[in-house]
Amino acid sequence: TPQPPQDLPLGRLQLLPHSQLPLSALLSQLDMGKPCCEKQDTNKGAWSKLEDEKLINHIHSHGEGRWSSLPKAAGLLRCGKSCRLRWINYLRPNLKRGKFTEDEDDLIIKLHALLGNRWSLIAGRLPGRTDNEIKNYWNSHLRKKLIHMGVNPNSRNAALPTPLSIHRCSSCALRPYHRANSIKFEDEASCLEDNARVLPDLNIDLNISFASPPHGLVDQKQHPEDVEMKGDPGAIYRTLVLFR
DNA sequence: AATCGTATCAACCGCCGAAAT
DNA sequence: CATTTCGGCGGTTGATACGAT
Repeated sequence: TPQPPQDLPLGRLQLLPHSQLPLSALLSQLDMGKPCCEKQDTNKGAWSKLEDEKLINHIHSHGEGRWSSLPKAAGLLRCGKSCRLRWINYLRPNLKRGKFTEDEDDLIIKLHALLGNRWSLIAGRLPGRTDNEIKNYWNSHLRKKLIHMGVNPNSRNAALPTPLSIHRCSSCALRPYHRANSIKFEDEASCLEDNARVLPDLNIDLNISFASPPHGLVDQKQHPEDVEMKGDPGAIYRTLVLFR
């Protein structure tokens, strides 16, 4: 991958001659009372090494949060949202980069079957992975993988063995358009735990193998009905405490 | 070597709900 | 109570890498 520029890039929009700018971009460059991201002196596009350093240094000394005021305080010409995204997805410590393992694939598929496109919730169960990363991975790899296996990746519970009659509560995680934040996540997790009681085999279903069999599970799951929740009987599995 | 099509993924956009005013 | 601001989310875009021809 190419190295980012060492100094602050001008940003994509600013590199274009004005005659080529879309109207919205021209208006934004005039700073006509637009939200932070569209203001005149705000960089867009890839982050430079210097910007990364400024962001990291600021968060190390002041902690996370207060994103809207962070850019000014850190000397960054970015909007708060952009800073937050950069930190969450790429700069914060303990991020696991690199290829997804077969076990992670399996877990994502199972969680997606249960939760749908709720990437932040799914990411919450994959340490070191971000919602953006999982979302990208799903769209570029796992969707195709499921299609190839004859499973409809869009249908909720597609990878579950039997139709789930999910028990719902008013603040439940499984309410389709309920947005999750970190606090709600705990509530949702407890709701899911309730669901696990309704569905006693739920924890059995959501296993991740730490001693992955060579060449993985995928080849063993050529048919939709094989996209099952039980682990390979021969493998050593450890149940992830998913909803606790 | 050049061109084209496809895949990947970092970053942006727009929306929503909660908190603040 | 109404409005504004902020943080967080999922969807989408577009630059780049990569492979096939």
